[in-house]
Amino acid sequence: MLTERRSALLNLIIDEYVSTALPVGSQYVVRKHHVPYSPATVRLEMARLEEEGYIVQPHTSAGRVPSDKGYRYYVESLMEEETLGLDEREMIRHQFHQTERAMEQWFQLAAAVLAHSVSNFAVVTSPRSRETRLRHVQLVPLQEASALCVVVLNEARIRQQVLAFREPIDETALLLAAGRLNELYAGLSAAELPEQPDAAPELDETVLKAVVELMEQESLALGDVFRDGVHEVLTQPEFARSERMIELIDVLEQRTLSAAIPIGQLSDGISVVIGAENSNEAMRECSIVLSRYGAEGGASGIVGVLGPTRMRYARTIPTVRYLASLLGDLVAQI
Amino acid sequence: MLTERRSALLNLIIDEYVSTALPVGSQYVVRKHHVPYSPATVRLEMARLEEEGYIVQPHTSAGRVPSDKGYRYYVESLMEEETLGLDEREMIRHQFHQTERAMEQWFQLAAAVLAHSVSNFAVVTSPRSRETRLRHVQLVPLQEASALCVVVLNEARIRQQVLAFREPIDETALLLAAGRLNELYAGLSAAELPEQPDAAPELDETVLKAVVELMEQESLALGDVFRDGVHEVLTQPEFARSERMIELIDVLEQRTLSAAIPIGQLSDGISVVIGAENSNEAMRECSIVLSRYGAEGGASGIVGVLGPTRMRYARTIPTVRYLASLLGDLVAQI
DNA sequence: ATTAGCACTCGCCCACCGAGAGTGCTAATT
DNA sequence: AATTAGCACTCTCGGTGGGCGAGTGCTAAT
Repeated sequence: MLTERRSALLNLIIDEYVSTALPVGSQYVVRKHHVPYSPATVRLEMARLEEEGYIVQPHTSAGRVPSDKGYRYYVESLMEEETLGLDEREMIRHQFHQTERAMEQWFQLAAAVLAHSVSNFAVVTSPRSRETRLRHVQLVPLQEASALCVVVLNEARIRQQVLAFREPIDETALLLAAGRLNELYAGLSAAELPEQPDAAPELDETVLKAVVELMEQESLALGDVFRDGVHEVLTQPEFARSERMIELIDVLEQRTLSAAIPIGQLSDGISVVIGAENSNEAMRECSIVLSRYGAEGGASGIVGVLGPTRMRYARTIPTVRYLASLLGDLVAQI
Repeated sequence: MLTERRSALLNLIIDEYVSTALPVGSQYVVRKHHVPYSPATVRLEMARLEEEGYIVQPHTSAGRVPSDKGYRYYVESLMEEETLGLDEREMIRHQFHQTERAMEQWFQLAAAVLAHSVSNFAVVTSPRSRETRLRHVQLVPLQEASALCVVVLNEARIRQQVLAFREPIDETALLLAAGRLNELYAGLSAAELPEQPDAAPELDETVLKAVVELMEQESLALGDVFRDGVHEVLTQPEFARSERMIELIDVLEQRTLSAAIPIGQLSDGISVVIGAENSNEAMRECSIVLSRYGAEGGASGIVGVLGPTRMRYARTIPTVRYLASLLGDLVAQI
């Protein structure tokens, strides 16, 4: 689709622009990369590349900057993924082994490592499967007439809720109720739970209602979201102007990032969304690299990077891939 | 300490500056507030106020701006706290009643309401007491040789950890182990737990170690931190320059806000920390209004607001106070 | 004690200018 | 036909300089 020379040139332009953030001009490219042509020739080629939409000029008499289309072509055809050094992988792996085995910490660590490694914002969600099943209910007395209802779901998810009763209820009653409910309903999904408990002391009804509520809530939700790297992404020069910065922060701060991240059309491998391909208005100048992780058909989460379109795709993509596989392995142990 | 007229003038200057963010000049103050003196007199008084350090000039021939000392004096002697309208209180109260009784949501809601109500950044932490006691251990089987260890602590705190065993362990063994541990150790604090279980199957030892680890971790930690209002605070004009903004965000993003928030010297009522009184370098231009909430001697959390020194103290302080009492009531029910 | 009057100080805005980088086009060269 | 040297042109960026306006401090009069 693009002549070889033009491809090579586009490659150079992108590499250059990604690392300097400055529009790249013909003379500069020639001098720096020992291209065997004169600036004039390069200019000619650049004009063509611009006509075809791969690069743009911010203004007349400035150098060229890659367009979304340019990056897209780069990611799909030009880029040679960097290979992560063995030492680098080892270092990352090592950090995971050093950590306590509290899952939350894994995800948080993954986000931190990723953000640091690619100097951009990183998101990791805890794994979720489509289905939510009850594993265990536990009732822990709090005060005379209240208890904590702890619900353990499949994939080690835990939700809790405070229950307030109309009258004092003693510990054994709670224990028995929990026993009954576990006996009857363990392994079922929210949809399969009855609205009324089969044998129906009032207590069981209250608890069941709470369980159903928590499970329904749960099956709607995505995994918990872990983030890191706000600082990294904000110090990128594209966000020097503060309005831009605020726009971006608004996106990053959202409780769920679902508005920003196209979870629906997530294919199997790595997905890359570039610039205006984003549905979200505020992210017109950002790219996302993300991947699913976890067992086929089982629980899966997301690991991704968000940064300006001027991003080191060749490094970011393999890094995301590596972390996805790492998390996949860790989660498989559960 | 300050003549009445000077106090009144300082009051005017602060009100004016807080609402406009513009240095306030003598003529302006006279015209707008119908002060029964001429600009010249006001200038004289302003000069005195400046000598005494209550206000400063950003540069010659600019109006005056309150100094930290000025705000301090205002907060302590001048300010008349606004009273929250009954309707406003009701609206806030109402939102809490509408919410599910999952505690996390209370705290998140509190932060959101507060941030919105005072147009600044708000923090709420879940309540913690000094002591951490074991209420209940639960072992939920995951795979053949792994289980989820769910630990319920006092005040409805829950922590979990994945346990990996060397060999398959069946469900009843887990149940029995949990029973033994609960029998022996429920009600104890981390320090009181033995390093080796008294009767010591290997399983019990593994679990006990995990429990101790979680509890020790827990007793160091503050409550979970809930935040809201990054957007509000960033759109304040003092953060228009993006470096300032980044500095602030770095503070706000920290996992624990402990660096920013002086939890140690927290007195009983509302604490106000103004500008350079902050130990944190990056917060030289920010103020914090915060309060403890919760039972006397029991578990307590923090509710606070962070914004530029130019803050509506007269509104912020009663709002923080109100939310603290509200959360106190809610938590007391647990 | 207050105030009118006045000279003075700065920050802000805007217009202007020159330097520099980069372009497109044309004509000459390979 | 492809490449390149040469050149005129364009546009951004940084610095300069003046005018405006808001605000001040001081002095002398009330």
